[in-house]
Amino acid sequence: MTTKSSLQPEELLQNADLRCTRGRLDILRVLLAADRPLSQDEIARRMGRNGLNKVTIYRALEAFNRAGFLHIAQVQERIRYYELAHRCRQMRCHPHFACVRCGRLYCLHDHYLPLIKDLDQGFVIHRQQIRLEGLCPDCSG
Amino acid sequence: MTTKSSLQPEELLQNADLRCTRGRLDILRVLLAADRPLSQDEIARRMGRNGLNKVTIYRALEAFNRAGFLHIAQVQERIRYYELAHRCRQMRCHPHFACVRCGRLYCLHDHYLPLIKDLDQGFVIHRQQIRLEGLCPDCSG
DNA sequence: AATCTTATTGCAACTGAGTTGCGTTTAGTG
DNA sequence: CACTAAACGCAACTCAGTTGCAATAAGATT
Ligand SMILES: [Mn+2]
Ligand SMILES: [Mn+2]
Ligand SMILES: [Zn+2]
Ligand SMILES: [Zn+2]
Repeated sequence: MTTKSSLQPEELLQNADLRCTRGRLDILRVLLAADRPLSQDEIARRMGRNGLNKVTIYRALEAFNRAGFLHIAQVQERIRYYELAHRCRQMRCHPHFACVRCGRLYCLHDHYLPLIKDLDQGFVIHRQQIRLEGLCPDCSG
Repeated sequence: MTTKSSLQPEELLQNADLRCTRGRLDILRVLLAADRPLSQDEIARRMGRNGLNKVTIYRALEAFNRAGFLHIAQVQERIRYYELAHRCRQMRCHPHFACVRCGRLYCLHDHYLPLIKDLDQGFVIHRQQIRLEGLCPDCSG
């Protein structure tokens, strides 16, 4: 796990020196309950009535990302997908599988590859992400 | 290498049943000469006088991608970066390193990781891409 | 070489995820 | 309760990539 701390929304925010607001707690609850990275739009829709302004959600996600407990999953699209970082190992993020047919995105929580090594002198790796694309079980039948 | 065929622009197009036009040959020459994935804008600028319309470039890249000899490199940005596929091994693309400070993108042509295996029944992998982010030699000093 | 078919191209207008500026609200401190 | 900086909402913006359609040209056919 990237964060040793608990996954309580309150603690995530406090540890990052972010204010504990209703909206940010809601965003975190949505992300904690999600089983795959979500777009801003998906997050907003899952917040339902408590809906925050689009801009506010983007700014919160940006702050979470800066704080390090949120990742932007690599998807070959214009839309970004966000997820909490707790399922990643230090620099190695869990891989994602993108289905080229139905567009679904899967988290491969239990599939890790070693970190790339022997980079040229001077490269400092912060994060390694892996993306698979192909057909998902629903679409390969 | 993904393609057994030569890297002559003409052959790439003919093998893919695409018409050999001046513009498309120019795009391919630019990509062949590049040492990293390029955006549409960068491609256009490197074509200089022979400049094609933006839309035409996008449509050509789309066709190349469908034909399989061009890849869209995974970069955590809104802009897409394109490169020829000849430096990738079957399903395993060569990794890319993105510097979080200067924004530069590096191709790691000689660094490969094994293909992820033991996916759940039904997943069919077409491509595996790896993205590293961190500081490049220029920025880590 | 002239003709035909249809892939390719250019242009203008569009789309929409993400951003910016700024005035208002509110969490957290004391 | 007052204070201050963080968080918020809204309107307007940006700009990479897309779409529709008419004009052009590759290359196959006569
Ligand atoms: Mn994931
Ligand atoms: Mn590359
Ligand atoms: Zn699928
Ligand atoms: Zn750098």
